[in-house]
Amino acid sequence: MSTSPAPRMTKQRAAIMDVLSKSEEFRSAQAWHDTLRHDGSSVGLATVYRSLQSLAEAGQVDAVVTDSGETLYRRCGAEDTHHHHLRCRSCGAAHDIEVPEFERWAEQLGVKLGFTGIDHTVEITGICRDCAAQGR
Amino acid sequence: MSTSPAPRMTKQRAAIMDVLSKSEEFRSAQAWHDTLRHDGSSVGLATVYRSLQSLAEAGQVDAVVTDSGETLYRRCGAEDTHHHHLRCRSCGAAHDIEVPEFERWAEQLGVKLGFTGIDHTVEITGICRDCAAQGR
DNA sequence: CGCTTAATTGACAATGATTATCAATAAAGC
DNA sequence: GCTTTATTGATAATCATTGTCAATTAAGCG
Ligand SMILES: [Zn+2]
Ligand SMILES: [Zn+2]
Ligand SMILES: [Zn+2]
Ligand SMILES: [Zn+2]
Repeated sequence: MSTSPAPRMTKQRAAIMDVLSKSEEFRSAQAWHDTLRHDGSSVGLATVYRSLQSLAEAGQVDAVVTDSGETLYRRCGAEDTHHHHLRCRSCGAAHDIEVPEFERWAEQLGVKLGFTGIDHTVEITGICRDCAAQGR
Repeated sequence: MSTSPAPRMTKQRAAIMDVLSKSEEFRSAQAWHDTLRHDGSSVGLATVYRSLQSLAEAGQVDAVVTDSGETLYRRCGAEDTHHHHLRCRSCGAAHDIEVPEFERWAEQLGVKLGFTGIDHTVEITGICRDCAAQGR
């Protein structure tokens, strides 16, 4: 296997990783970009998209695709560990969750039905207590 | 509760429901539109989008959002029954599956963590035997 | 340190799926 | 048939995301 070269540590990438570390919420690339701008950084939108994508591929951040097709990112709580989420549809707050039994079951079912390269998506969403309290 | 009026049976809607009934595969609105055109129908693309959406809301067809954010539709095999899918990422062929244990577990977990309006997404994907055989 | 080189950036154009418009058409019900 | 009103379709508009490409700059080296 060819180990891809470690990405350069630019001030943009640093700013992005920094802002990510300050929130537990799932937010879109555009939302993160807005925050970075408000914080004084002048990172370009394309750079934010590119960085979030590479960080997600590297497993440094979690990424989920909403029903509307938008991709949301957040700092990965349990790095290196395969997991899923219980996420608030309103504010993006999320809990990391694990479903080991399901993982095994899915893999076996796939194989049984003749499928290879099995993958899966498991996401639970709802409205968190805070958002519910505020009628959000 | 106000029962929404039954949709009118137009020749376009009939054509769409008809073409849907001829395949078990998950396909995009545009793909279904192409097929309809090839079959001689002159349905408009917007109409295909609108019809598939309303059919999905009515539970008449299944809809899934891919990792790239594209929405795929297919005739609902088990109408009225809540279920999920094992889908081929290459050709769209799919099996309906059920995961009752997971359903209960997810609901309980959400409640335990203070979430309301709990919903979930569970999709298993892979490459089916046929596609694998053809190196697709 | 300088210097070289290839990765990264950012402003902006381009894409691609989906949605909105709105005048024309055609189900439904009487 | 006639009226009412949902539906259609051609097309413009959105919106998130990706591509372009010249300018910048992190890294590695001497
Ligand atoms: Zn919330
Ligand atoms: Zn998993
Ligand atoms: Zn297949
Ligand atoms: Zn379910």
